[in-house]
Amino acid sequence: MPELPEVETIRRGLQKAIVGRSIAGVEVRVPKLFHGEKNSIIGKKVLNVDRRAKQIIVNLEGPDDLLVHLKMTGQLIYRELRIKNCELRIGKQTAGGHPSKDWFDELPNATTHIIFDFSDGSKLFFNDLRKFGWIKIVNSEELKVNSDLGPEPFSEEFTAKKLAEIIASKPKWNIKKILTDQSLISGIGNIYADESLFYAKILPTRVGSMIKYDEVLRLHTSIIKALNIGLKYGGSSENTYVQIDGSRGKAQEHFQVYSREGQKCFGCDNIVKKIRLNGRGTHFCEGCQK
DNA sequence: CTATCTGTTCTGAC
DNA sequence: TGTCAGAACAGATA
Repeated sequence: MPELPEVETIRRGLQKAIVGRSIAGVEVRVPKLFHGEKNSIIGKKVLNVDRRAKQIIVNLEGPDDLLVHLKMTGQLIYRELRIKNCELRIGKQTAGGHPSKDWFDELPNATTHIIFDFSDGSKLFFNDLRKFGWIKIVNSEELKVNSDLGPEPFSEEFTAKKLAEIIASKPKWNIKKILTDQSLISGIGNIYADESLFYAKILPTRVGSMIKYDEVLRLHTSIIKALNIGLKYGGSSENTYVQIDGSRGKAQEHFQVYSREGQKCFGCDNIVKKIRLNGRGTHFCEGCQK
């Protein structure tokens, strides 16, 4: 699912959309995806929206917060009053009758499993095709304590020196596994690991102990670069990811290697290769990455 | 039709 | 406590 840039894009959207609004009701259509007593958050106002790794934290009045994990195919889509939904439908039809991939026809749809109603009539839809994602009611204090998560790539804590320590702690792991392990670094998933390693000119199969310090420096810069590109274009929508207004991100148009198997590398004359590493599709260029 | 893919992460077997 | 297949689930693609 969404990785850091996608989740952060959603967070920013939610921050603008729902802060200050009060939860008037929660409709749970698929109980296994919602953990907690929903009545305990009814009437509560949204104070803030945070992100930790690939999770979204909806900070509420009172002791409880909402924790959301979108996993592979989760979506959070916010809609204002129904009149606006009608306008969207009309707009799509007058556009020529072709269903635009940028907008959902109607909400809720078959993948909508949880719906939050706000007191002003607006709604937040939690959709998830594969039902891997979930929403939990969590105590804010407990949330701060029990995190097995590594540093955030955009935090001051995440220095090149810190990255070197992380890599040194797993000398036998391949570098891609190190990058995607959430307990070591937060927020990097399959796409941005491949992209970061391309920018850093490091093969994903290289083992921690074999990464030289100047490569660590490059990798540090490259992680930030890859994630920033994702953020700049509103996340990548190769699959089901959408922003909170239902529109798709455009970061996939800027990928260097991810999903570019068989195509020419942008940096040399080689063809982008794809292998299976740590059980995941892994893309790289043998010409550029060593 | 069958096999294999997919942005995640947890569990259980060795 | 390392590694890996498999699981959770629903498609799309070749």
